[in-house]
Amino acid sequence: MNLREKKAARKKEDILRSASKIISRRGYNGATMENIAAELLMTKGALYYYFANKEDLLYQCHYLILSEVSKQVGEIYKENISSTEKMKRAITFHIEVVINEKETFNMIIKPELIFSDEHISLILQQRDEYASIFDKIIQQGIENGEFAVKEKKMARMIILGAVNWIQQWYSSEGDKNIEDIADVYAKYLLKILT
Amino acid sequence: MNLREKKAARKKEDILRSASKIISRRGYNGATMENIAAELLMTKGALYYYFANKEDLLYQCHYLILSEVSKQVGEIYKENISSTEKMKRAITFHIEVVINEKETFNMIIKPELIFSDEHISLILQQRDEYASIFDKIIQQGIENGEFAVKEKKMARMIILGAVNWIQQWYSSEGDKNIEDIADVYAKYLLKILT
Amino acid sequence: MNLREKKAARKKEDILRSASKIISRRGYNGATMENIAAELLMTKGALYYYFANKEDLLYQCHYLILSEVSKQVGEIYKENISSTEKMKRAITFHIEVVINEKETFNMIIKPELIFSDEHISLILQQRDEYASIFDKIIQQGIENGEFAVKEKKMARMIILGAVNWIQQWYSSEGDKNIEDIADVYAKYLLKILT
Amino acid sequence: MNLREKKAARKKEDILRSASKIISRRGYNGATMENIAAELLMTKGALYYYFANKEDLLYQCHYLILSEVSKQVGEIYKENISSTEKMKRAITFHIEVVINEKETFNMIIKPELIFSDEHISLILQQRDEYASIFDKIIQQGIENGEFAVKEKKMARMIILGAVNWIQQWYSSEGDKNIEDIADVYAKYLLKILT
DNA sequence: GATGAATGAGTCTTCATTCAT
DNA sequence: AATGAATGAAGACTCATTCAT
Repeated sequence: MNLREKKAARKKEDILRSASKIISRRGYNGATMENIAAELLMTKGALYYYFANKEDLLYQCHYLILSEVSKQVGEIYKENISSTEKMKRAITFHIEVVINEKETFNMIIKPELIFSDEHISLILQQRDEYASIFDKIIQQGIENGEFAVKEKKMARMIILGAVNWIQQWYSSEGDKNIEDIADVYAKYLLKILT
Repeated sequence: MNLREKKAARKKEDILRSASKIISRRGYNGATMENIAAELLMTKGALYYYFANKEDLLYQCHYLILSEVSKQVGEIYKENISSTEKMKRAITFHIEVVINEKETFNMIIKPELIFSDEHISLILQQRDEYASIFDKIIQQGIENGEFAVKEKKMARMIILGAVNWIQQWYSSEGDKNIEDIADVYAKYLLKILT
Repeated sequence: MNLREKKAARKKEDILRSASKIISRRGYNGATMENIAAELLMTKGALYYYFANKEDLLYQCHYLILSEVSKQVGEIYKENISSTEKMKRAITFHIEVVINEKETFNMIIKPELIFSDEHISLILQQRDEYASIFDKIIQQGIENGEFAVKEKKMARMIILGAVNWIQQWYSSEGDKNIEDIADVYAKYLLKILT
Repeated sequence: MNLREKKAARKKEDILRSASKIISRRGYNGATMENIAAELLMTKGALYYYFANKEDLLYQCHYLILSEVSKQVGEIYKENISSTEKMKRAITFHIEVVINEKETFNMIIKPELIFSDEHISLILQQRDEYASIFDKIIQQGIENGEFAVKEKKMARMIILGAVNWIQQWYSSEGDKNIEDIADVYAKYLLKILT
């Protein structure tokens, strides 16, 4: 990648981050290409230089964020700590992302309404990859005796579901900070696994 | 209410049920008044005879379904059974609704994007009322020694969050039937309370 | 006309008076058949029993009011008083109507925008008849030496124009009562004729 | 203002002039954005590129024309001629505008039916400014002994009312040219002031 | 690379009108 | 005579997308 390409890549990422914000604030339909461009002090037309169309822009938003998140949870998995501790950290990390990158997580909720078939399958696959890291943590915990669940997948879905739901109520519940929430959630959700 | 009014009320309900289906299938923005009318073999104009505008139609969808659900969970609360059993039944019932009335539950996810301020507060209030029934079951269970949680509200949010999330994956996971899912979820989520 | 017909005729007149009010308040396009019906505690459908369509209703409004006005100015003309006095009274009466029946006079301003060709010619004819009474007063005044104008028609148009324009500003100029306005207008406008 | 901006400004003015024509021909409600666009060989969408909405377009029509007219009558006021001559010229000019720019003058008749409150007050203010120039001419004439009226404002309203009314009948009265009409009107209306 | 301008399909909404009862 | 219900055509407005410059 030469300098020019690097510059373009950075610009693209800037756009994706801004787009995420606006989409989360106004929803997919509420966020117009105009809005997104304005936030970046660009014109609509310029967006089309970098992205083929709105869906493409959206898809790349999704991809960027979920990639980063997957990478980080993958690293938690590789650490040399107990499975309980891994799960606790993964839950905590996930909650932080759900709340702070709320933006993009909204897009994840109903991809069928937004994306076309080709994108959908890519998205679901990427999502599975992310979830599978949690599965691996659980599997490892079972093997070393820390956890004891039969329906592993379902337990994982309960955990992620509970945790994804936080964004539904978080903003309005001003008295708790993220750390406290994460502690309580981890405490209760770990009960499920034991 | 005379015959004519009864007929009109039934018609309104018919419309609301059909509207729910389409909205869940296509999302709020994807569902046009045209679509909804077509599904009912009506014309757009007729829809506007019964509802002031799209938001009004949507709000009444939401209200109808959540009312019914609240009533039923309220009845579970009043039954003469253990708190554990109550919570198990409430979870099971809720899961059934989430899956079968998936339609309307989608509307609940991001009401700010759809409804205007007056409706929003009504919606949130109605939602709180529903959630409070779960709170009462938990409270009762604590008082009679069946449950032992400190952060009651958060426990309830974990439960409802986990359970609401089911709709995200249910359709694609064809091998489990609702009953089985509900059993497993109830089993694991009750662990949180004890 | 038997009793039934009489009753219907009275009802029709009631409708016309109410319609006038609403039309003047909201304009021709702003006044919906619904509005008009509501003011009369009727339903839209009932209006169509009495009038073929909106234009018909409007036309009959116009006809009713202008007939009454013509009749009254015609009577002033026949009185046994000086032409100056006649014109003064005619102007005063006209101003009163313009302000008090403002309602219907608005409809007169731009009939082409409202009525179809058949109605238009009837309306213009009726209007001409009204104006011709003023012409006759002027003619008489010239013949008996009270007035001295060459361009009689144009003088009449100046008078009626000045006077019709009152409705444009009347409501906002709260400090003058109709009588005072009429006096001043008559004083100045009579100067034109002498 | 650079070249591009100048071009855009000219385009906007073009649009306003065309819009005026159509509005006067078909009335505010009769003139659709589609019509206006078609007249300009544009699409509806393009219109919305230049104006926020229909009311905005209308308001700017009004503003443009009334500004120009005010400026010109203001210049008549400043000329070094007798008050009688000034009033004669002002009346003549006003009549020319009423007839030739008939288009826009119609919009002035019932602004309440068209404009929202913010615009209304701006419009009334601009109108007052225009009328006040006539007031100043009258005042000056009184001071230098040419005119002798007590109710100055009302005299001004008679003059402008008479003159505005011309558009009601002008088109149908084909045998007089504007100049002749203006002469007669000026002659008679000046009688009011002396 | 970027912009201003334009397009056109689509969406909500309104309303005069009709008609069975 | 009157009503509730329904229709359908029309209109304002939005927005993703395109393209010449």
